[in-house]
Amino acid sequence: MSISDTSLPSAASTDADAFADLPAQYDPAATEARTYERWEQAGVFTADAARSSRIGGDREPFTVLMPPPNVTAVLHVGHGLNDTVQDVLVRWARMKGRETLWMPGTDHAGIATQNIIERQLADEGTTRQAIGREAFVERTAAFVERTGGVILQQLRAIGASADWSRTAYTLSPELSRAVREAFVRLYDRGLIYRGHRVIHWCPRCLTSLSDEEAEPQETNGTLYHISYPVAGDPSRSITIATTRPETMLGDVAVAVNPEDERYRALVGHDVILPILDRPIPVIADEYADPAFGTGVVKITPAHDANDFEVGRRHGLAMPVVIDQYGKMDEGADAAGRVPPALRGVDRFEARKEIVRQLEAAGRLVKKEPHTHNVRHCYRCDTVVEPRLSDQWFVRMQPLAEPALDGVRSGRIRILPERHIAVYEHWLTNIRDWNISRQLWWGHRVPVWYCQNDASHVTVTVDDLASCPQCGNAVRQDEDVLDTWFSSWLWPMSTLGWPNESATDLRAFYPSDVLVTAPEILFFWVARMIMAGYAFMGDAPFHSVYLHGTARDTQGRKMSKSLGNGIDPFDVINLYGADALRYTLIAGMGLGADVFLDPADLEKTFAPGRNFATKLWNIGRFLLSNVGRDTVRPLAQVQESELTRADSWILERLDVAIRECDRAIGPLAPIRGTWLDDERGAGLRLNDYAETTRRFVWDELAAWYVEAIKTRLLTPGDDQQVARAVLVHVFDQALRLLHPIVPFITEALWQRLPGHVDGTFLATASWPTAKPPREMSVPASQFDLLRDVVAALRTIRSEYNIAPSKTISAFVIATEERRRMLDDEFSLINRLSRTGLAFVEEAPTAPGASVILPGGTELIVPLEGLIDIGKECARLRTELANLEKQLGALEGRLRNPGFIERAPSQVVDAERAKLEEWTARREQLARRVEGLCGG
RNA sequence: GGGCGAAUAGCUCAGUUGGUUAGAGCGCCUGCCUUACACGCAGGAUGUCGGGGGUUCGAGUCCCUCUUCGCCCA
Repeated sequence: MSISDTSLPSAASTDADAFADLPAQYDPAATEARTYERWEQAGVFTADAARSSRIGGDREPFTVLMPPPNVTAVLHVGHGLNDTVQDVLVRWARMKGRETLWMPGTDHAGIATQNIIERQLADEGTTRQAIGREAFVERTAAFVERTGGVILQQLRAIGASADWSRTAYTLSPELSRAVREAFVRLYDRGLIYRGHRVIHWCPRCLTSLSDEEAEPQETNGTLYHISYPVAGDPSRSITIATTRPETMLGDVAVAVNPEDERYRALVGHDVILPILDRPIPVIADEYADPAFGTGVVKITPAHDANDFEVGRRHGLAMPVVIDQYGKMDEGADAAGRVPPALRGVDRFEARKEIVRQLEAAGRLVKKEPHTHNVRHCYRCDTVVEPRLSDQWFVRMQPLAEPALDGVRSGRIRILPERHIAVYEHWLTNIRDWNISRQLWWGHRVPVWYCQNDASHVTVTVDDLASCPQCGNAVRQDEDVLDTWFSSWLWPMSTLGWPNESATDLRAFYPSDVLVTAPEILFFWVARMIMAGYAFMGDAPFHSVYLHGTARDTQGRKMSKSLGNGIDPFDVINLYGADALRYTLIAGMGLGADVFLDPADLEKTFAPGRNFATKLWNIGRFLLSNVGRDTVRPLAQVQESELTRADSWILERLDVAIRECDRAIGPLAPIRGTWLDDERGAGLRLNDYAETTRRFVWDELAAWYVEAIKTRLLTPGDDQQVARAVLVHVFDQALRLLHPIVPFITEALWQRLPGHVDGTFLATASWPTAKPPREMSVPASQFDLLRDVVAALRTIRSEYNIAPSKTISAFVIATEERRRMLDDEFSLINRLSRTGLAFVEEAPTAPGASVILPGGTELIVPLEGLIDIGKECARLRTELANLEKQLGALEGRLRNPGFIERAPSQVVDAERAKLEEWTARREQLARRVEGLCGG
């Protein structure tokens, strides 16, 4: 799990051994760490602000902010996925010539980190309270110093090309300054206030949580129906329904809906709270839902956020009956409310006891199973306790407006676009953000209280020694800020904000693409957008890419607690980082989850491993056949010197380049705001991966390399042409692939003939394609050749002709095609072990036949071998299928609606198809007649 | 309870504004150690695009509805 697991023998090796001849087997372990170190030493990941065109440089900047992992985090496959996506984009932009900054860093993770240290203290038999705040913070800082950022080291193993020289940390002095500045500015604008209300409280972490941090979990609970007798008339009672009977000790009223006829007469009367035997009023409030339970709801203002609002509306008392540890106790306004026997009893134990007492008193009317959502602490999973307390809040509505507008106007796009609705819904119904945490690890709230006069409250960026109003001693607020209150500044603070003239800030803000998981759309993304507008007056990025989640084969999210995760290092050690990266990228549709089988790494990562091996072997072939002698640059090769195969692969290369560009790009909106037609474009990394795979494997290796083997072995001018084209195409292919599989492509590229020492594929230029055009004649002729070879192979396979056996085939073709096929006779022979004989008419002897698009017919005489019945059945099936298709096509073309309304090019295409298919039908029918006697 | 989304080959998924005979990887079947590669080569099979209805000359794609599943919010 540590970095040393993957570190390689020495990195201090020289060019001589690093770039020696290719071993027969690709050995990622021998290449990756060394390659990475070379990149770092050469500074290829370091962004140069001076080059940014925003401050007078010659390059457009491209900035990606790494979502900062927790400082205590260890690399898991989720990070692998997230950071691989970013690295692909960043490497691509870098090759595109952008001044590229990938900003890495960690966040201090208030609760998570504090929890770790508290556990350590518990093991030592002490507590943070016992050692005191100062010692605790010192100890935590030392722990972070020692172990923090392991994950950033680990990211190097997956090839992450972040600018480590700028590594940021939310609790660094610089970023802490930004936090204070943000707090003070918002306070001064009236957007931060101290509020007294019911918030989510974690009784284990002993801190408040934001709405987002208190995660609802569906729970099978019980709905208890409890009857409260009417005061002065014990014969009557009113029945309430609750899932939390223990909170009844804090009840101050029962509420009914004002529209609810059943209870209207009781409003204004008192009922007697059982157990405590004290009168509480029946009030009318909209909050009571006549359809839920009995339609009567007990009101416990100090222990339920909704009840708190009801209590406020009706001016009710707010007795606190549960303490910070989740134990029953008499807090504020609660004298006499918690019976001595229940004091100090855990809330869940108390529930049982109270239910028992109610049963004994005959007050429990019924119990029914009830599923409802119970909020749990997102860090420790403890059931959250609503708690009345003083907290700092950010008034969100004014901040939400521009953030909403940023997405609606197209300044920011969110992909997949379906998340936009979720984003808008959250922002339009936004609630104030509780930013204070009762922790010790974090940014302390920059508010000072005068010890002498409680009305002297000072909010300031700089530490305060005495009260500016009266000079008396001051005491800083005890709370720290939510970690997300520092994370939401990340796009600015890491670049130097609040120093607005900071070079990095001017050179790289706003950034470009934010890559993260949809879970933190609210936690982080939306808040960053709000902060960007609030403090910089502009969005922090123009694109938000929300990727899927790594899941196991059962669809469960990979997690430490389930033990179904995959350790990226296991994969790297077995198959290399490139195999990991390729598999993840190829398997990840836009926003789609990635399914991986932790129990079968070999099968799971086979796509990546196989592809890397394939690439390696093409490289081996190239090196052993091309050698390192000078290769003519392609620009010096005349078009007339190219063979059909050369033209074909060069045109396929152009197609591949264009498809890759379209799959990933655009880098940024053309005019700063997304136009409708570009808004959803690009970031289809799986399409990008598939295009490269198809080009390299199905086109370059399967056809081009096979086609030129003889030429490479035959000295002469044409050999030089073949070398030139092969080296060019492979070089370009490596460039296309580099962002996905950086290590193996760099290793191969370094060994290409003509490589200049000290240059890196990582900073080589991204290929550019010629504008799209029709396929040239030579290239389309090569396509025909491929069809011929494929058809011959199919026949051979169907008739079980031994691969080693050379056969011959008759060809009926147009004069032009005949000449071409004659010209390529030896290539076709080599690829299909078949000699072609040109004829005018089909021979009478039995044979298998194929009609190619364009009418070229191949007949393989199979005297003695052929099963005429089988061949006839095959041909008849084909003919029947064709006739069915043809029938539909004719129907379409007979339909006047189609002719009139369909675009003319569609109609023309259908007509051409009709012609082609009709001719094919004739040919097939003739063939059937000849072979099967009609 | 409200909202959003998904359902395409055995599995995991592509399929951009409706327009050839719906694709990829993995898996499966057959034959091959053809001197780059058996992590490979060649060939092959498999889909009433969840059900039903509608719009259209034309629907995997748009609309309605039902079913199942997932996510978010209350």
